[in-house]
Amino acid sequence: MSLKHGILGLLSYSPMSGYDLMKYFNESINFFWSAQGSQIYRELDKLQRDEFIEVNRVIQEKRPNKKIFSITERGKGEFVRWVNEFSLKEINKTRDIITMKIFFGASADKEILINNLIKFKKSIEEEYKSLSQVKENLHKFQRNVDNKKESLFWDLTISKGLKSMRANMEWAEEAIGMIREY
Amino acid sequence: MSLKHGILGLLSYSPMSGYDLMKYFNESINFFWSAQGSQIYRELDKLQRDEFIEVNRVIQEKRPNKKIFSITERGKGEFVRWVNEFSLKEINKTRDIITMKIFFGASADKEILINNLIKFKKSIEEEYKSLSQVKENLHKFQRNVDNKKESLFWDLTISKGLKSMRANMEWAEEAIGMIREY
DNA sequence: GCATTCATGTAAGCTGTTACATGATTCA
DNA sequence: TGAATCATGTAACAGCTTACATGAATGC
Repeated sequence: MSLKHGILGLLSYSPMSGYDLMKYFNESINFFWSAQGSQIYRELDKLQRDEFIEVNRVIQEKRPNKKIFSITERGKGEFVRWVNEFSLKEINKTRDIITMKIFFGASADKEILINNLIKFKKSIEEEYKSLSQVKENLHKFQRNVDNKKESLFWDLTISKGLKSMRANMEWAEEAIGMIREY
Repeated sequence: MSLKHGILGLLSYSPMSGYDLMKYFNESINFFWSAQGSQIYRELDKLQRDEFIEVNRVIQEKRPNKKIFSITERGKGEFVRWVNEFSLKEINKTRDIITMKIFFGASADKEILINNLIKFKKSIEEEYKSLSQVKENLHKFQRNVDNKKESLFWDLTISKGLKSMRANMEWAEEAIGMIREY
């Protein structure tokens, strides 16, 4: 249940449209949370009903009309409550298909499996590169918002992502070697 | 869509009841996949309808009657197809609440946040210890009893889990330091 | 005596995905 | 000229969670 808080968090930086939120969820912050447009618009409705956000209709001439959402005081309260709260249930439930396939690897063809692990490793390597790009995008956002307090936390999330990716890359390398030897 | 294949995989080891499957998903293999009973029973119905598994009713006297599910040839075919297949879509979409909370950490109380990170780190450390224990047991089992083809793959999944956990522990340590300094 | 284990499920609700619809504007 | 961008959504479906129901047997 954190798409809700992700939206509140982004709106706490500045008011924006559903379309803008969509872009953030699929570009800047997609390495820890992603969401489709349909889901975001549905959630925005709910947040409005709960009075956590309010809407301002903007008529445009050369672009479709839009709705700019802002966080309310009530919304800020809920957001701050959430960000300070911690429960062990929040720790990532790893539902990991790759791990499952390795677990059942004895039923797979050895060469195919090795090939798949190579593909896996390559794609993590690409993600690793693009996360460095995200770092730059976030700094652009930082310039717009002009708030330097955030940058420490943004860097921490990126380094968490990079660390996980490095762990996966190292593991894939080792796994390929061990399956080959076997 | 891999609860289905997880069930088929476990049934490929040996026939068992929904209740047994439930225990596997919430104990042995829960570090890469978990599932509630309600979900498992629903999935078992579907797998039966698709003729991937078949059922054998067992009448018991001192325990409730049960259904023992076995994988069919058709089910084995589907399982082997799946285990050899690889698509980039299978790579874990990290939806990580902890990362999101750190991302928005500027809105949190510094001391509470540090405290929450300490709790996070401790709980990963505990998970790490219990997974290490599983690994040691596996090695003893390998040395003393036999060397099944499966043990390499089980070992690989465990080491993947341990690597991720180490990455998270290191990150948490660094993050606590950096937030304290700030 | 009270909690846990065994064993199977139903019902309702929440979260997330995929496909589709609209239609003008801007860029290559 | 055709693709991408802006901007909002609806509908249907798939997957997962939570709460509940039953009831005997066993363990502490």
